[in-house]
Amino acid sequence: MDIRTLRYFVEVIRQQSFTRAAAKLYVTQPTISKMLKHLEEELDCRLIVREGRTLKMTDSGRAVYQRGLTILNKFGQLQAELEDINALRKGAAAAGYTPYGGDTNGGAYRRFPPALPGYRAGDSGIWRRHHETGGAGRRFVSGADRADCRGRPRAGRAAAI
Amino acid sequence: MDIRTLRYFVEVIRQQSFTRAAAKLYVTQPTISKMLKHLEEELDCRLIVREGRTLKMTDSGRAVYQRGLTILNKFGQLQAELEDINALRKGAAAAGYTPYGGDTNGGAYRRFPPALPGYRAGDSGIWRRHHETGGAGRRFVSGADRADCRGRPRAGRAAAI
DNA sequence: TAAAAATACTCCATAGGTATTTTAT
DNA sequence: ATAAAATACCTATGGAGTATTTTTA
Repeated sequence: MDIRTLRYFVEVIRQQSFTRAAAKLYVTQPTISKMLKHLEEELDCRLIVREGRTLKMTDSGRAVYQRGLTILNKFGQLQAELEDINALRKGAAAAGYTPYGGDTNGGAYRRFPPALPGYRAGDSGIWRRHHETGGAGRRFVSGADRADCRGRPRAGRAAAI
Repeated sequence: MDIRTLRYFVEVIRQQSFTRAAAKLYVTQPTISKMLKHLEEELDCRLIVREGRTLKMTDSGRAVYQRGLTILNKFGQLQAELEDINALRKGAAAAGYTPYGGDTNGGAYRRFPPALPGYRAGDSGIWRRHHETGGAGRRFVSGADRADCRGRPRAGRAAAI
């Protein structure tokens, strides 16, 4: 199971809507639909029952939600710790050896989707992992405010821990 | 990030060897190699440095190992809870409605690899998730002792939570 | 030299996208 | 009629395999 799946599920519950969750996570609604279906097959149980247009969690759904939150939290801690270590390592390297040399990207955003929902051709912005939701989703950042983006983004899917 | 990746990494550290970890997890050694490479790229940091033939964790590696353990633990708890809920649900269904009806597999093993390391044609065994390592790996079980396998396994990769 | 890790390939399942259809208010 | 979810279809990535090469004790 991928951590992203948990993020998606948690967001669906929070938003009480596939569409709003998709928007928050910067993916499309079908992606959310498929994610949930896949997760339910993988766990071999229903997680959500749709009563008309409202979403209700099953017992299993509640379990996944609750424990999912703590797992996501642990992941956040891991990420934070790695970033600290990385910063230290690079700080030391910069001080002692190669100031501003090498990869200064810090791995914050490393791969990029071939297309993004609602992309307008000509916009020179880039994708960035968006930290508001704990780093799961992606955020499109227009060219203007990407002073911290160094290094050439490679093609491909967005990295997600 | 996939949970399997964490399992693989933890096992490599425990075994101090890619090859032994692969054996424990019932995957091939190149799979482990690629997993580590991919993980290091994803996290943008070295996790293991190879000093000659011995493996040493970096600071980042230690962080991933420690926190990885707790995350794997949380996942185990989630799985266990879901199995309990599933058992209850099915018990109730069996008592009230359809005894032994429907899926009795319980989702324990649902998908199977196209090939397995060292597979001998003609062996009628099946793949089973092996619980010794917490359910991450797969174990080949000869036809003899698979009385608990019901339902037709589909082709494909092994399911892993 | 022998054992372990890395690499080169092949295959196919999956995640994500767009476009469209179905469903429910 | 409108808004949300499901479905169909397509592409690219990644995970897993086998076979082989490189490295090191």
